[in-house]
Amino acid sequence: MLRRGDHLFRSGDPLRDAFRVVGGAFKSYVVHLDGHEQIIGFYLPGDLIGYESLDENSSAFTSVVALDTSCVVQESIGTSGGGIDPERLIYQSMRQEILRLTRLLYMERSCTETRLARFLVDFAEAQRSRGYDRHDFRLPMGRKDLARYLGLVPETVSRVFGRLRERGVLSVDNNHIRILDHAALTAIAAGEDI
Amino acid sequence: MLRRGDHLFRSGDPLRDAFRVVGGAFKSYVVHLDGHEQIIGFYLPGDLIGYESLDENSSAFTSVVALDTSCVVQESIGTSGGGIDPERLIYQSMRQEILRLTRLLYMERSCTETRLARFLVDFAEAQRSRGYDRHDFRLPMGRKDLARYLGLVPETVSRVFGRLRERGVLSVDNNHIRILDHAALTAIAAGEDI
DNA sequence: CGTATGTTTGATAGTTTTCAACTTCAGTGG
DNA sequence: CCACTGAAGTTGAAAACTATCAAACATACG
Repeated sequence: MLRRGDHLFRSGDPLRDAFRVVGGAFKSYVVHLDGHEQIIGFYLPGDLIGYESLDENSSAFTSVVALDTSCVVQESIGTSGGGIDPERLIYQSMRQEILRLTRLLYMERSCTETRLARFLVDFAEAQRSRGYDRHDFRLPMGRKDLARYLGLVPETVSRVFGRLRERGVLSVDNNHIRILDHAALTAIAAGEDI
Repeated sequence: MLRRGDHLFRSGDPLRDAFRVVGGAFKSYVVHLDGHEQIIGFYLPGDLIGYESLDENSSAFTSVVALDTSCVVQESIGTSGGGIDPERLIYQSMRQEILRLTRLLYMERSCTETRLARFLVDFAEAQRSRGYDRHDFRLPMGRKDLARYLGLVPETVSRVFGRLRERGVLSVDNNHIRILDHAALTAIAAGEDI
């Protein structure tokens, strides 16, 4: 059980097992030499945290912090997945992370509206797969974190939300989002890049 | 032995072993849904290609193509590293790739000069570690590939080369680069971001 | 209720892309 | 041997986009 701002672990911490998110939300980040924090990803209930952020000597290379009051359960390498080869589980987690980073890198090369639209489409899909409403949800992260994840500044994120609201694509009330025109959102998400 | 433009493998090809680059140079890329090609990385002599780009069912998810007349040797999972645990080798390759992508993502948030300077500093270091001159080398990739790697357009890359030349940091003759002021280059590479 | 924090909005400035023209170079065939 | 051709690279001017700065506004929390 963690409260908003509590770290699940920090970069460099020894880390032997993984965690399964039961409730709440987390962000993972790395701090670069110049002190700037880069957000690598967000974790929601059902997500597995840990294996993909291991360093060679089994210490974490990212830091993970709770965005809300959250709850995790520890999953030993042997107990996860019910009989799945543990080596295979680590392998899959890391592969998943490589694909996710490649995708994130791809997002970085698109205009602001496309980036936010893609994020929202992905988030909506994640909601659906958890059994929640795909078109009505609350974002667990603030504008600043969302901006850092998307490679923008908070003001720009705010403006893009505003434009999507004006066009009737979204209804935005702080962190409460309602997708009014899912087709339009996916169309924007498919928009052009460099 | 491959010639310029030959593919070592393509996305989706079955891939069981890795390749060690003996001579020449390669680029790896993925093609996104919209048809745009994203360059993930470059490989030089000594580099290992393969383990980190495996898909779940042991097929490649990136494509790798020769930039020059190049030569590779196949390395089976058992023969690499001379007695090192093969699982560990795959694990290390993937971890290395995650770190590299995180770094690449970080580069994406910097201005053009910083990006190119970082690339050149890294390339110079790679040259040194191979026993070549750190301050005088030939880039194996064209402006277009370099631009796609850095998330820019070729014109911008050309302009940045021009500015660094004017400032006396580099000497640029097409793909032949000489670093005249290494200290200045590393200073630019450490420059600000968002 | 007041302060601190986070969000929205506006005006401006800076950077990068876009578009177009020009140059260079390698390869080819006359 | 030389002109032709196409690809790659460079350069310039304009446009588009996003960050920055500043201020108003809302929200949460003491």
